[in-house]
Amino acid sequence: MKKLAIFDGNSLLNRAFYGIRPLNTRDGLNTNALHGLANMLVRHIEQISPDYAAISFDLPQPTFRHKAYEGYKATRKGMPPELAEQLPYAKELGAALGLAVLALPGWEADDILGTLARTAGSQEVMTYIVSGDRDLLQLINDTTHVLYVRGGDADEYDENRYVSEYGVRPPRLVDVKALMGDTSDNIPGVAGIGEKTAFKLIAAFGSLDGVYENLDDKSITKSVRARLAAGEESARLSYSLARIETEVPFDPPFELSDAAYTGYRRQELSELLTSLEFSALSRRLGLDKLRGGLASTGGAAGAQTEPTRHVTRIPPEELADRINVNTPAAVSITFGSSGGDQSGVITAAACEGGAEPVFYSSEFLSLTQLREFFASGRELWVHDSKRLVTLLTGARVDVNCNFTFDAQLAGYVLDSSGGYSLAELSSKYLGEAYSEDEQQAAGGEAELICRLRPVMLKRLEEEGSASLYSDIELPLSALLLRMERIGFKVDTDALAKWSRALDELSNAHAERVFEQVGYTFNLNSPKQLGEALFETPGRDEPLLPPPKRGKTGYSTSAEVLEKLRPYSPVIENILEYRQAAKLKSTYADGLLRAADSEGRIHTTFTQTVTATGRLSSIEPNLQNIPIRTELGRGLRRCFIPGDESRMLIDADYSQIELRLLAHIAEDEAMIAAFLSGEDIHTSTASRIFGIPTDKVTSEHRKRAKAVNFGIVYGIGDFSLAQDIGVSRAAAAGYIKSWLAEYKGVAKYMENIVEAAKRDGYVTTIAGRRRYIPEIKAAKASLRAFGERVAMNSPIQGSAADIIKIAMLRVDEALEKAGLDAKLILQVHDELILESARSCADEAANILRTAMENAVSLSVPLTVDVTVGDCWGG
DNA sequence: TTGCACACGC
DNA sequence: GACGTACGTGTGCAAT
Repeated sequence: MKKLAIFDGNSLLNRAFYGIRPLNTRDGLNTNALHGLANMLVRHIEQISPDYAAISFDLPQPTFRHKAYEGYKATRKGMPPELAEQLPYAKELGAALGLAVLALPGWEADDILGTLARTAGSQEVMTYIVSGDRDLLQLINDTTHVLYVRGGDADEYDENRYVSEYGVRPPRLVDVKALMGDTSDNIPGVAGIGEKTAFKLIAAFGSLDGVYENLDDKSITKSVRARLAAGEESARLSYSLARIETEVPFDPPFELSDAAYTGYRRQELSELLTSLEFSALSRRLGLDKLRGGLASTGGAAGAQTEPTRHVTRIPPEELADRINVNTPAAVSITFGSSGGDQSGVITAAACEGGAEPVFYSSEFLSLTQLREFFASGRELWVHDSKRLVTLLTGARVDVNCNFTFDAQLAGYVLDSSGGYSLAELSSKYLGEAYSEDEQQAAGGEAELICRLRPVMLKRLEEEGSASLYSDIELPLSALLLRMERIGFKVDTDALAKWSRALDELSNAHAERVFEQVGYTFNLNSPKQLGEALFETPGRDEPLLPPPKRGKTGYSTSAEVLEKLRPYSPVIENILEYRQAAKLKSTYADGLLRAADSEGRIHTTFTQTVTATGRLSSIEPNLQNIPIRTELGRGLRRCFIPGDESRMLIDADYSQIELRLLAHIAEDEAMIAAFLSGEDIHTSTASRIFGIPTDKVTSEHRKRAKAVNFGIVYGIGDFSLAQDIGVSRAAAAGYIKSWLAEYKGVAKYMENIVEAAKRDGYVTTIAGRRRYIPEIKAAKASLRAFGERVAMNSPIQGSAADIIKIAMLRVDEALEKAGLDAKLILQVHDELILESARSCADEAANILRTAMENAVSLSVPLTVDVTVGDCWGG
């Protein structure tokens, strides 16, 4: 069967424009959308290998839809000029790639796509529509599939997939939209009918007509019936707006042969890519040689030196010698996956740094050869040094090398929103696709690291985050590795006893629950619990008044159960059971499983996961060990020093985020509160409730603390209301009073949101950037989220910067003082040392000093230190 | 294997 | 009418 590929030009261009960071040519032309579009077009042309291919565009003229309904797309803002200037090149690009470029006044790109797909279908040609617009899914049928583009990837939708996801057949999407409307196109729909109801109605009655023919059906509730009746005219209009036309009157009529695909127009494409400065894509398509012949006249692109990509395969035994120990080398290793046999190293590759990198690759290095290479003390450039060293160490290869470039960390510092695999870095910073196949090719990864390095370092320099990368994150990764290796000792006997005690406790509570319910069931299953509590198995009425159902059934969360406490003592038992079961399974048993033969637990810190700059801890997570309840604190006491001669030193920052807020916002009231040393929550309560400090009750303080907490974490009124159990309006009121009291903070919040809108990102005190694309979103809830992120990230992120600096200083100072004390854990605002008893006080002083003086702020940073024989004293 | 509900910390 | 509301990780269930 022959194939037609059609691309939704405007939609793909839009996706690329908002999805890719700004890019431009040397003379200032924005090219980010074009870059994304070019990659998408090339990828899909290669994948589909079509016999016919076209790309369609909208034109500025009004369409039949605007004429039918003056509100059509009325809420759309015009195309930003940064995107508009790229549009003509998009058409050139389409043409150069050999696509038929189609646009027709009075018709949208969608209608052109629909017409082509219908034409192709009637001639037994299979159509693939590539678009980022969900509306196109209505065109799916036997001969038409839609490749729905999200982010970098595309999902192929055929009829089966569509039906299984949406529950109606593709053409019925139009009927659904006729009812629910579409805010982005300003299609009105029927007032009061949302997505849920619309899908339900169309699934039940088959079509819009079906719905109106069966308006009296008893399954339609009175209110929905009234809304449908009132909105019929609007529904019919919406239908005509939402439906994609498949009979666009091309003149002369469109013939499939007009879009016959005969491959790229190489000369034209080469010139265009050169002028857009897409050298990587040009190279990937093999056009650089073509260009080489032309560009010898002195074109700008010719001036760029491309690194040699030649990889020399050498025998394993020569690797260590061939790469000069005195020059840096990029390395990447791959371990065989043959179970526990760590000797199955399959590839190692290296590239020698310097002006003219040389790439070597070797396979099946023996342990001896690996040991020789990694014992050399050479300078290495890698991707994820901590993981590399951990893997090698696990394979009994000691590593004594100086890791001076880590592509993963550089990627995280440049943009903490994710995507640091070599393939992703390649596409972000080199503008090149990098397939799995290429990665497997000899030397590929090391070569890529070599080529990423100068580009990423330059970017770090340009963005003012070079020091964050090289003075904080890079040395920190080495420190974290040492902390992971030392681990945290737990009293395994005590933990095992705990596990048994919790088992008994949870069983006892479970028994009580089953007695009251009247039968036994799996109490760990929210579904079964919901049925037991809120339905009527074996009794006349439910045990409890059923709360509203969620997607999958009744919620049995602590929050819901708490409200039902007065109805039955069973709630108490359920909550107690939950607590004991959680402590047992996640903590007591989970930690026992994780402990090594000496009872030490080695977490893994991940340095590139959070958007704010915080660390995270996995396998196991030692950053969420219970502390809130007494039962939980018992568990914390199972964390102990390595032996009797040693102690734990625990230091945590007091209110570091609020102090930072006071400093960054230069808020006089808050700075004064911290300088006076008074309790910040009491002081806040006094201010926002307008009462003297000595009249502040514990409830006042609790609420003020929750607001402080909410401000620091950037939660909204909704979550604050949930937290303290007041109405949303009351929560909003608290936040308002809070901002009225701390006017400096209020001003800062305004400024930072404005700055984030202007720059697209916010920055911490150490120069860490967080990009916030949401802040420009059309959707209000998303934008509100972006605004809270803008306000909160500099605070949380700066706190993360500070404790990271403190960690490096403590480590250095302990080393310098020659003390037998080492950092073993970080929990966001808390550091823990394991120290010899003999020098514990000295180590504690060093810890306190390093933390308090990590940075200098307009308020003091204070630290609470505890020295003891278990975590938490 | 995956998605969901729930619960723990900061 | 429905959304969707700091972040991150782990466990167990239930559907795939």
